[in-house]
Amino acid sequence: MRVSREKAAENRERIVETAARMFREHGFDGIGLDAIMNGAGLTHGGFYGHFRSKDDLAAEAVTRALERGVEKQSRYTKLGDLVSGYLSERHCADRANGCAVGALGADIVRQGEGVRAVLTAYVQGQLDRFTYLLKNGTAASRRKRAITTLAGMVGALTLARAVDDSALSKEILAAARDAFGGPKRAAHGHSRHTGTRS
Amino acid sequence: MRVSREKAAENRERIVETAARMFREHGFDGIGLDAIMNGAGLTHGGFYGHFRSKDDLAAEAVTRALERGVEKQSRYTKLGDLVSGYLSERHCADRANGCAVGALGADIVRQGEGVRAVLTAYVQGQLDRFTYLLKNGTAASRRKRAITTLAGMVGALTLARAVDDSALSKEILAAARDAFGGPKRAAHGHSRHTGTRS
DNA sequence: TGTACATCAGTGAACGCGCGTTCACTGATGTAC
DNA sequence: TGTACATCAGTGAACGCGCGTTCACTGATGTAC
Repeated sequence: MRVSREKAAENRERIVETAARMFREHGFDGIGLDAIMNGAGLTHGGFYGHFRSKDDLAAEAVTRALERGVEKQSRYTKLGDLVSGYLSERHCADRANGCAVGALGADIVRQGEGVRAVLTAYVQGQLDRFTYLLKNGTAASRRKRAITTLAGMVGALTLARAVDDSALSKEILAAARDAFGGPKRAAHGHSRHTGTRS
Repeated sequence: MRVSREKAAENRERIVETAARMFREHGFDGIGLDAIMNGAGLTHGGFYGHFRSKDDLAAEAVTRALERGVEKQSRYTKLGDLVSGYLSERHCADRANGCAVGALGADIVRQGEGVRAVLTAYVQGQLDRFTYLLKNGTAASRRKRAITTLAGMVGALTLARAVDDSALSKEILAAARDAFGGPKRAAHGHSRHTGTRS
């Protein structure tokens, strides 16, 4: 059942895309190649025609997931809006299509070189972008705020998801949105200020 | 090979303790009952005399890990010191004995009721404690800072571990220590105020 | 206190299952003439 | 443009392995007298 080269490339694409979703939903160890291939509309035997191993696919899938994340973020010109979107209940509920760091978090350190290298480059890129989007302060202080903002986003999303109590979950998201989305540095230009701390 | 009731209780204890370490190190799916039982100096067959399932053990192990975390934290009277300890390179490097939320993070949402219930209660407790330790502001603003501080801690630890570049890892920890440990609100002393951002 | 027996914590073999991976095969695609 | 053959993407059975779980067994512990 040979398939045209074009179709084969599409299939490969679909496998990566499916894996990117399924890994985020179930974790690296929580989903098998069989299920991923079926999800992509293929049978598992063809897998090794496209990838060298599950680890290999994991690295490609994480790359893809992070790229998709960057695409979504590129719509935002204000960091506050980006943060609000990230910390929305919608993102919190949709693990499969959301941030790979939030969805895979602590598992990343247990993955192979490929996944970790991709992730590291992504974090560097995010910090650069955040630093660029931040308006006030010296370069060093903006860089530091970029780090704490990214950390706050990932941590708040992780906690909001882990917790088994939807009121608490919403409270965490709202508090983090308020603090990291910009207490004074207004995402929406208007009101949204009122010092967080102090 | 029956064993005294006392010894049996000790064995059970050791299984939970071993599991608490191994789950944090390898993830829930990354370690088997066989390895855990061996780690506790027993054979795997005896497992079901102590627990109903692996899920059951996971819930107990997470409970234990979180309790240990609370014990360690109870030494601190200042939130800034607590945060600095949490965001130390030592904690970052020692996943097996550190914070269970940081070590298991995104996997918690994929676990059974038991694990999630324990985790939720723990987060509530942490927020109460942080709120109590914070000095300035209204009850509501302290609660919000408690949330962002906890989120920042978890996120920074997750990122610092995930990243494959030790300079970046240290930078993340240092920046988060500075911001969440108290920028001016000195872990090491006095003058704990002055808004963070601006 | 000592003996006889029931209890039961721990052992190790076994089970069934799902996983990652391999492989012989198939039949449509791509290519050489 | 048409024919003949080589290529190779995808299939589905098979492999070995490790996992969670079960179970018959063992022998020290606990208990009844």
